[in-house]
Amino acid sequence: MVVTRSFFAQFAHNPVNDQDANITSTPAGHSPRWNRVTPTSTPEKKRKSSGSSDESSTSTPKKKSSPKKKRAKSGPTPSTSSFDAVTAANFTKSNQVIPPVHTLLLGTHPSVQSLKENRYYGHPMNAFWWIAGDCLGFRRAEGLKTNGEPYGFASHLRYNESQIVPYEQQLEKLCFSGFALWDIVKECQRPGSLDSDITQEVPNDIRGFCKLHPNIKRIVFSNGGTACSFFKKHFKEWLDSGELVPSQHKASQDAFKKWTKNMKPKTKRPGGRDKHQIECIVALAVSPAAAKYTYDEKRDFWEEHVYQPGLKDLEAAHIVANDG
DNA sequence: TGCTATAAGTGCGGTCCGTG
DNA sequence: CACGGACCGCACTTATAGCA
Repeated sequence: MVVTRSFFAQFAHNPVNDQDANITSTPAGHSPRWNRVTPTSTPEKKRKSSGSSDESSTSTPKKKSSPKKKRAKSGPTPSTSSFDAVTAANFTKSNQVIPPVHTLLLGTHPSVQSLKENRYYGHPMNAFWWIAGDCLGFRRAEGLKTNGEPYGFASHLRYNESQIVPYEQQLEKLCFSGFALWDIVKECQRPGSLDSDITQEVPNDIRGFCKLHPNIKRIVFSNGGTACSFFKKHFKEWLDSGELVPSQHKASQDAFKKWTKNMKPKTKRPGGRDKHQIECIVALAVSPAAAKYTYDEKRDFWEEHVYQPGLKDLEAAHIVANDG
């Protein structure tokens, strides 16, 4: 099993983590901006896409501009490794009772920005921590762009600046609510942050993790169908075993459509899952790229399908513990 | 300094093509 | 013919660079 301590060891040496709650208001001149420092170039196919989009999307004549300075090109695509799984058990200094893990939240693989900052969902516009905060009672940061203006979603947040907590506390709050964080892809080669550019991927032992945490009731794919496709690719046998069942929500049903279709009748339970099965939820993607969903839509989905059921499980676990 | 064009990020969905 | 994978364009927002 993966030992998660190294993930936390990173905090001690990373000055970025001292300003977790203020990542969007870094002083000018510090230049942490991901666009500028990203060491990789955009894949050719995407650049073409952008160009053709511009040509067709506007009817106003464009001002001819001089050639832009090319951003730094990288050498051969480096191999990157995901973070270790993180659960409440990682917080060894805490005196709190460690709750059983009921929900495993899976991303695909950390983005360039997340790797750089040694944190899950590190991109300031990624909705993950904002939604988690709204559902669990904290606020990630001020929610300001580098020019000091608020992000569009900031006016939809439930908590004000007084509720801002640093990253470690956000992580602790999430984990002590019974949620665990991990990625599907352990190692891969990827030029940039596009999931669709991932090659040579090595999956994490997610099945082993679930065996180690038998109270897990649901696995949530936080980046929509793309993350789910990697899971289907590498865990076919597990899917066929009948231990997993897709959520009743449409997106989950669609993502697992082909697999559901081929399920053996005895493992197929259209009315829901039995108590030993793990529900697979394909969530509305928290990535800033999933712009077709509003922040409110994403939060409502996550609250209804992930956080509320998870907190109920947590409550039930406390009741059982107190009775016993 | 402010405006504008372009690059970048990244998931979704459609199309095409190869394979069984 | 069905299926899966690769490819491509779209969606929307922010950051950056260059010009007036």
